[in-house]
This record gives sequence, C-alpha cells and structure tokens, in this order.
Amino acid sequence: MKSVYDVFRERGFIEQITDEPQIRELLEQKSITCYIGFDPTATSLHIGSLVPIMSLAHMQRHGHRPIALVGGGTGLIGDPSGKTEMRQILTREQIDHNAGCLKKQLSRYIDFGEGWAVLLNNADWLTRLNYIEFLRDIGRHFSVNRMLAAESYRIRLETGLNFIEFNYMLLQAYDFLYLFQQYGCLLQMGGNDQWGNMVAGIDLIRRIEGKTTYSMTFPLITTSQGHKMGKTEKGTVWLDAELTSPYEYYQYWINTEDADVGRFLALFTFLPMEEIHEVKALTDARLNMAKTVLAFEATKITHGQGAAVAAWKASAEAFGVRPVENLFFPSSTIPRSAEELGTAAIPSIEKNREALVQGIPAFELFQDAGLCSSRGEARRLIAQGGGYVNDRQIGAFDEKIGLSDADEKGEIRLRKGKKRYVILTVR
RNA sequence: GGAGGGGUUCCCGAGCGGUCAAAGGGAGCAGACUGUAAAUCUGCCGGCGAAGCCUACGGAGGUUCGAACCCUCCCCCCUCCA
Repeated sequence: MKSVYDVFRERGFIEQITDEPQIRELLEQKSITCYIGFDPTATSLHIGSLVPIMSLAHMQRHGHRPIALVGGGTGLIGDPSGKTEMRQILTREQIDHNAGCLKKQLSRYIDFGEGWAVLLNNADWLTRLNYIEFLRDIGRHFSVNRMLAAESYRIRLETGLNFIEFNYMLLQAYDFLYLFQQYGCLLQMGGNDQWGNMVAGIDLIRRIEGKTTYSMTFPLITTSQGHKMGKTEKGTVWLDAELTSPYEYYQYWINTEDADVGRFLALFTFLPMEEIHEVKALTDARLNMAKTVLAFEATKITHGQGAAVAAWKASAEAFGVRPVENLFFPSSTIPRSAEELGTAAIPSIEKNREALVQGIPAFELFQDAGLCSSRGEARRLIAQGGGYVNDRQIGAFDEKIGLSDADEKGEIRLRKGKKRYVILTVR
C-alpha cells in the first residue's frame, strides 16, 4: 500500500516540508498524530479550506490520527500571515458560534469516532493562559529579531502590524506544543502562509521538550488564471449547503478551466491517480467528461451521493446530458446514463397564478428571482440580450412574462446569460 | 506625547470648489466566437425611474449660490522623533 506521503506527493499536496526523509519514514512506518488549524472567521468553511480538509481525510484513510483544531482562541487574535491588512476582530460570541459550526462541518469529511480523530478548540487552553506565566515560560524562547525576519511579518512591517497580531505566532507555536504534550502530535500541516508559525512551533518544542517535530505546507491553490479558488459572481463558494447550494457547488466545479482539471481531480477527489492520469487522453470538448466527474465527485464529498446526483441531473437538464463513458473513471459513482432528469436542484421561485395572468415585467422577475441584484442591473442585462425565457431571448426589458410562457408542468425557465437558470413555478 | 502623510465607489488608485456617480486599472456581468473551457473583441458596471430624483468620497458640524475637494472637532492608519 502506498504511504500517505506518496499520496500527498503524487496528488500535489506538498509545497514545503521540514525534514523530508524523516517525515517520509515516519509516515510509512508509524501511525502518527497530525494537526491542522481552522480559523473560525465565518459560520462555514469554503473551498479554500478544502485542501487541508482533504489532507486530513487522506491521513485518516492511511491509519494516522488527525486533529482538526478550531481556532476559537487564536481567532480572538487574528492571524496576520498572508494578509496585507489587519483582520477584523470578532467578538467572543461570534467566534464560539463559528467554532461550533465548523466542528459540525468538519465531521462530514473526517470520522471523529473514538480514537480515529480528534476535534479540539484551542479556546479551551488559550483563554486560560496567564499572561505573566506565558511570557516567562513561552515568550522567553522567542527572538524578536528572528520573528521580524519571518516573511509573514516582513510583509506586514510595511503596512503596519500591531502587538496583538505579532503575538499570533507564539500562540500557534504554543498550540503545537500543547498538542505535542497532550496528544503526541508530531506533524503540523497547513497553507504555505503558515510556514513561519509552524516552524516557530517546532523550535518551541525542541527548546522545551528537546524533541523533533515536523511540518508540511500545502501550496496556495489558484486557478491557472491566477485567481483564488472559490470566488464567483455570487461571492465565496461555501461548503455549507445553506450558503452555497449543492447545485451551485457542482456548477462551480464543472466550470473549472481546462488547464486545472487534472490537478483538481487529484486534490479534490479520492479517485485513483491511475484514472486521473487518463485525462491526458481527453482533449477539447471531451475534456468535459473529466469536468463532469470532478464536479460530481467534489459535490459528493461535500454534500453526499444523493445531492450530487440531484445536482448532476439538474445540470444535465439545463445544459444537456454529458455522458461520461464507462471507460473513464470507473471508480466514480457518477450516473452513466440518464433515464430521468430533474430540475429539482435548480434554484427556483414561486409566483401566484393571478400575478402571472397579468404578466410580470421581465426585469422585475429577474430581480425577484435573484438573477440580478437590482432592477437597474436587470434592465441592462435584458437590454443587452442576456435575458431569456424558456431559451427565448427577451426582446424588451419590460416585456411581460405570464401564464402563456409556462409549460405543461407550470414551469417557466428564466435564464441569465448562458449559465444561470432559475425555475419559476406557478402556484 | 510631538512633527509630517493618509482614509475615495468590490479592490487598487486618480481627483483637490462647479462640467464628479467621480479618470485609469483589476475583479465582476452580458454579447459575439466556443466545449457550461481559455484567449480575443464589444458593451455594461451605485439605487429608483420617462425627464428627473435619491444615496455615496472615515464620522460630526461649518464656510459657500455650490464641497470628495476649504475650515473646525473627533475616529482610524502610516512614517519619523520620544
């Protein structure tokens, strides 16, 4: 069996690593405990946290014990790493609430059953620290000179860094020490912007415990366009189905750029690499098969098989079926043929029969349906030819849409541009 | 605490009494082309609306026929000095 190290390597999870031969051996021969911290800045994680989440899942699948650490304590401080400006400081209540939400969310990817994985909140120990003791026991091990030399602080030195942020590194280092002592945690993982904080933890453990620990960072995932992952016209792509529906989530992935498909399949699905390598055989439009599988598998991991199938059906209904040949991705549980499609997962709104007898001006409808954020935007959209009813381009922005546009099921299909649909049902 | 420089529409960034809903760039949206891709070209890009009105340039006041631009106070950030 491949070690998780090999898996990380071949799937592109590794950016930097402290002692490569050592870590490799460790991961091959022992079952270890590792940890990743997640910031509770919102009630949900988003696509940007998926790489760390997947890495923990891989660790678990290979017999290691992951600790998912929700930063309820560090969140009170705000990590300056990788940011050019100070982050807004949230209240204790917000952080606690968010931390609770993240715990629930992470349970979908990692099995927190007894002994399998651990879910912790560093507020449990950080908020109990005594300042003087902390300075004497921990603070004395840190060299300000060294800290200032760290890349993550150097950037901020230009725009400004206040003391609370400057302390962040000590707290994260302390977390690692705490987890080492309490849980025997040997490896910290995280985004590459965390490198400085991780190394600080390793140093601290060496000084206090005289033991060697390790760290590994993931590359910052951007699209081949250089864009950050997970941003769309509607903003962030969240992992919470309430914030980003499984259908939207699916659509996000299926719109992946050609150049990213292989890399994303490796990072964001569990499909065997042998199958992923076969994408190379796919060119031009046939590459869309791979995108469909990517969208399906990614949606399945986050929202489950049922939701993924529903999203697949809705997508096929709206854009046409894109059959994935049996030859490709045999491990995927994607439907291979479409007996029955459905629009259930497509966003929808309802309107009264009476209102539709009168007819509703198209631009108002587009705004109501959430396709446009204002009437003005809807006017412009339709005037520019970007508004459609049942695949017919709308001629005038105030054209009335009414009962006559409904099909036998009582549905009217509104479309913005080529990709965004909303189903209007007559009530 | 002292001296100086700043806070502009999603982001960066011009504007420095009227012609400013505010240059330019980025992001975003749409159209053409396509494969629900990329690139390219074109249009749009505060809100409501027919003209027009309303809301916006850190906050609160003031000067003026008129202020993002001038004055006062306050808040925040940066640089240098303590």
